[in-house]
Amino acid sequence: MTNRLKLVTWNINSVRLRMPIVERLLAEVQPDVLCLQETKCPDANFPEKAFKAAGYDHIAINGQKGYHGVATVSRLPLSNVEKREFCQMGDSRHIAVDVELAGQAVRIHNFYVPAGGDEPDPEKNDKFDHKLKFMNEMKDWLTGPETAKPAVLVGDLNVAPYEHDVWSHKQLLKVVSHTPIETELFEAVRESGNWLDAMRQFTPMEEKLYTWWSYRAKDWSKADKGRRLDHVWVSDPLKSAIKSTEVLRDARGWEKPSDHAPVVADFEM
DNA sequence: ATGGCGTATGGAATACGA
Repeated sequence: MTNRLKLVTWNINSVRLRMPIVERLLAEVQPDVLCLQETKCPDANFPEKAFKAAGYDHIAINGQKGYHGVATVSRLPLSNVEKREFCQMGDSRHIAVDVELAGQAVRIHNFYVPAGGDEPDPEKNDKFDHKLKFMNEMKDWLTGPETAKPAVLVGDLNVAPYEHDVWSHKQLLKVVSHTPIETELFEAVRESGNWLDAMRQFTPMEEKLYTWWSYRAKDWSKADKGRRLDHVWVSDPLKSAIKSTEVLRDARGWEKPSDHAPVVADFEM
């Protein structure tokens, strides 16, 4: 029986293209569970063999052709796999599993929230409307019984909620991911389930904290115009178990990188 | 200079990301 759990969440931006750095992460960080988003891979083409060769025998996938897609791979057995559809769009944006930690089931939700397009107006922009509707469904679902159990919610939530989750609060107030309509709804989702923003437990609110840097910057690290779009939330019954979180910024500079960095969360019961 | 790039699809040019 294990009483420790190391979990990584990572928007991989094509799992097939990125297997070399996924394997590097698994070897160097050795997580128990890896939650991936934007796999961009139909289930039939998911690189299961490579994960199994790396010791990750337990694989739960919810993929589709070309876009979106989430996967949770694990060294520990996974049970009660659930793939929830939001907004009746047929999109692959969620998968949940249970792992056993210290004899208890821990629910792990893996999300890829819609990006929302460019124009932050639901009247003019269907993608932004979809994003808001998606978050409203999350708010209605991720409360009560869903959060009464030990649970972790991770993924690319595509919202940078706080001032120091973006490189310039003032310049991003009208940019999708940091508009007040999104950040307020995001907080309402989190609070409706009494979820803990674990990353901000370990990094003070006044300190800049990013998980994503655009591909377009000439020198992403020097410009450092990042946003915290990836998150680790912990339900109330699991709050005492979260011991640390860390953004693996270095991975943003690896060979053929994703534009998101992995986030590690360590639990001990 | 928050898009200057990158990915999937399909086999060139377009959609999408955030």
